[in-house]
Amino acid sequence: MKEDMVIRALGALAQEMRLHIVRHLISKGSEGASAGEIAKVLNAISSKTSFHLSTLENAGLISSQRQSRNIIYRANLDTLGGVISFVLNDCCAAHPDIRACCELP
Amino acid sequence: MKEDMVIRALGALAQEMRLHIVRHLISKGSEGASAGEIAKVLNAISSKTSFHLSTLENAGLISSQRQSRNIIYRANLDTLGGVISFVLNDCCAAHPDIRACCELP
DNA sequence: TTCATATTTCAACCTCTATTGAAATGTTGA
DNA sequence: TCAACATTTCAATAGAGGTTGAAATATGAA
Repeated sequence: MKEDMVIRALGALAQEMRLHIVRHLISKGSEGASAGEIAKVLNAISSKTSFHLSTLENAGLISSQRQSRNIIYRANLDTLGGVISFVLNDCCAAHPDIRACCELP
Repeated sequence: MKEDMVIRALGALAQEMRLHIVRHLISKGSEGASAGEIAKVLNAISSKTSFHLSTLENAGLISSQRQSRNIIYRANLDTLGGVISFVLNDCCAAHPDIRACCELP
């Protein structure tokens, strides 16, 4: 993954509503969620939601697909994995102490 | 790790020079590097370097310690690990496919 | 003390980001 | 076709972030 893509993705994640959108979409899996559902769950107006969705999509973190009246969004697991891997393994040189922080109980 | 701290750290990492500073400081380990050395390595003027160093320090990603005339900066491994772990395990719900991208068990 | 070095702070400037409400676009069903 | 619904786009505004050069602060050495 290229550095400028990582930087754009990190910038996209560095915002409360967008982080919540990603978390919600991850939890929805391949089913995804419509813009309207996301707006309702996160208690936001439609234009705000649309703005943040397009920021995430431009960063490659989510994808969209129209389904009749709705537009369904899904998380891009490969991009998310690529970003995390870049920070952990490239930028942090896979430092053992940092990797240890990511252990699961 | 609290979400607003994660968001601040992600925002701090989402910038070319700051990402390079973190990478350099990780590579220097406990020895760290002075502001001047960092500026030289990254080919940047002092005020710009200082601005980005303080952004990283405010985000908790690095620490500073004066050593005679120089100020030595070091990466905070625990914060870096906490941020990566938050995105990976909390936000992404420790999704197996995403963990696999990072070659984590 | 005085000078040189290392670093930060400041002010000015410009660009980018976030939020809002209104208007426009696309889609379905009566 | 027309009305409703879902979503995006637009314009306006306010605020945050990045860069620069000059000035201020802190430290060590002659």
